[in-house]
Amino acid sequence: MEIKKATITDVANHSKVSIKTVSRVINNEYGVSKTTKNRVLHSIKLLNYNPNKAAQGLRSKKSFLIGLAYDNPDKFYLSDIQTGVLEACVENGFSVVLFPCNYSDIDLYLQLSEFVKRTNLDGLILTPPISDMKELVQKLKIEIPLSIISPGQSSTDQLWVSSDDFKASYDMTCHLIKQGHKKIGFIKGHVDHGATEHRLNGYLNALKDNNINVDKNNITDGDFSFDSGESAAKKLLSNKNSGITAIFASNDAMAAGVLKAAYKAKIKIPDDISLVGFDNSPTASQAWPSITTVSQPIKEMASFAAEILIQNISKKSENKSFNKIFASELIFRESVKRI
Amino acid sequence: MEIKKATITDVANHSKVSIKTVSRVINNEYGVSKTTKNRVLHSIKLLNYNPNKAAQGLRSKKSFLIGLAYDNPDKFYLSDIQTGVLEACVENGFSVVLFPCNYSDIDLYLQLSEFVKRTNLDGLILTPPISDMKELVQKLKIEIPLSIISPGQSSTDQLWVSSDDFKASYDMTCHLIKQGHKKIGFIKGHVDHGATEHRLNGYLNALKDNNINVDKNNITDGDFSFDSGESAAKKLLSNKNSGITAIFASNDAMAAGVLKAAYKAKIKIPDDISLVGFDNSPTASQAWPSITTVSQPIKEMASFAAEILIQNISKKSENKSFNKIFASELIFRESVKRI
DNA sequence: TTTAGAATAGATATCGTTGTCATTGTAGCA
DNA sequence: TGCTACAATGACAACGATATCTATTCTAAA
Repeated sequence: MEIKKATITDVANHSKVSIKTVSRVINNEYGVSKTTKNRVLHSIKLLNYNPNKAAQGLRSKKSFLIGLAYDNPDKFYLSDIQTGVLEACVENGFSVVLFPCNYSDIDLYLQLSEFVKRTNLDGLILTPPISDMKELVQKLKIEIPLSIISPGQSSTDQLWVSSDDFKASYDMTCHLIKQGHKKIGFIKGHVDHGATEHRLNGYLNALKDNNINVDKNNITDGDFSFDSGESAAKKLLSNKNSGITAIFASNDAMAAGVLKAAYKAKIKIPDDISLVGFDNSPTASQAWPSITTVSQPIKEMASFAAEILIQNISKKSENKSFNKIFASELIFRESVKRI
Repeated sequence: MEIKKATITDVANHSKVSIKTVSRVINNEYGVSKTTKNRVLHSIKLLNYNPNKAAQGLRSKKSFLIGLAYDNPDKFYLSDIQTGVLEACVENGFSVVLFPCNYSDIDLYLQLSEFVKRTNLDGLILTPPISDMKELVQKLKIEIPLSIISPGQSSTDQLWVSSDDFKASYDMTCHLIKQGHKKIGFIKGHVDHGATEHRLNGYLNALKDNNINVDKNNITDGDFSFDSGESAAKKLLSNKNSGITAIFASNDAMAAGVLKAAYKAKIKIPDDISLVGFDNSPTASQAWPSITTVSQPIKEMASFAAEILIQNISKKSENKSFNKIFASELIFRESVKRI
């Protein structure tokens, strides 16, 4: 009943070469003539041969597994990350092992370290906010090749990818200013996320470069959650003296929260107050009015992060540093009004 | 620099037994005295030994990998599924390999079959709408142990878990009727999802059992997407003669679409029209007004699906059929008004 | 005592691949 | 012609576990 899978020996016999030569063909090594290579490839196809990962791994001390550690409540973000990482991994014959965790756990390093050992990972990808934990990253990189997505501060001797949060935030603020807004409320993200500071700084610098004074009362705390956006908006909107004509929420979930708060307070968006978000999540396009926001190529970033990690693992090259910053894009929708 | 990992031989030497005995301890086999077992366990802990999965897999012909195939745009649903499956797998020393796909691809069976072979999976979990594809399931189950989440029609000779969509939908409709609603609009889900029919039937039967005539004009098509909910609502709401006082959307995303359509048409929810959804996604709780909906234990279902699959793989028992139906719960919120 | 049989432990082959090193074949050159 | 260099190929060990089979020890019944 069982269909026996072809092994490297079967392929070797079929194409009348040694198993070592077949191995060379599989791994694209040098030292195989074109004729032989073609014959072997033909046999492989004919016998529907797939190398046994366990055997490969056992011998070559690789597991062909990449870990993906995350603690991010944003399912849309995570989905993009996963998809991107998967694409790059599948293409290179690697599998992805998920590791959901709590970044606030005191023993997170131990958990990760244990996970790495138990699963025998070849590499590990860290996402925010874990990527912002400098100490943890330093300790982990000794044990296993890391690739870091959006690290809080970028060091040069690592693999990482990032988006230009500062510039995007700066540009978005300038956009609001160009639309005539001078008093712009700002809702900050989670204090432990590196992006929070970058986005705030972009906003602050844009104001400064346009000679607009910063009113600290117009800057409120948030934590990237819908609820935090709602309560931050409540606070901003209740201050009638502030005179704000626009609100910049550090992400779309909070922007949606602002929408709810405004609705309850009978404030019309964008007629009374303009609103912008960040992330270009489905939330932003499905809200009413739809929300002007910043789009980042999350999937591409994740894919690239996986790609450079795999390169690093596979090659003997000691190129431990490689990185790239991805450009963002402003998405203009209905939530901003020119005044 | 490299820290050499302990092998089974190291443990055997350390505890003065043969490697076979260590193997017995690791795999909880019979034939090891308590004293020996404790000594071995002590050595394992001391040496921080982890069995090499590749070696285990190579010898025992297992990969300790479970595949998770999905094609569902609902990120919240997917996230729950993943988390549930992961929990059960990690607990049993298995890893999860994701396989996103397009259920409408003609060669989906081939893709899956190739994936199973290439990855050397021990088992595969199918989620809707793939789980609704009867032929595909029949063919795949010959090649690999399957566990099916929410199959369209449940066969007895398989592993599957399901929720009681029919009953939940029936109960929700009865709830609306008890609140005084008689003319209730219904928005169907995607035609290829098994749940679509179950949810519709629950609605229809509830009407029937309460002696309410079904008006086919009040039943519209949808596909579980936000946009389809919006356009279905537009259609329902534009028909002034229908006299509907409530809308039952087959999922929360579509219910949110209804909310948007109502807002645009200046129809107030729940004052003018009541609204209920299905799935209890964050969308439903964050919308304004918050949406009454049905909560299903997706995570638990997924976890159970993985659990029975692993049992089936691990045991020699030929128990190829095992299944469970999970109960749903109505979540009452602001979107329904008594009339 | 003796001995059958269970409980326990060990020796060794084996899984399917890659790593190491040896061998063969052939072209280039003095 | 004879030698070298290098490309192409192969033989065999090794990776770290489990499976199979065998050997020893212990227990209880005859």
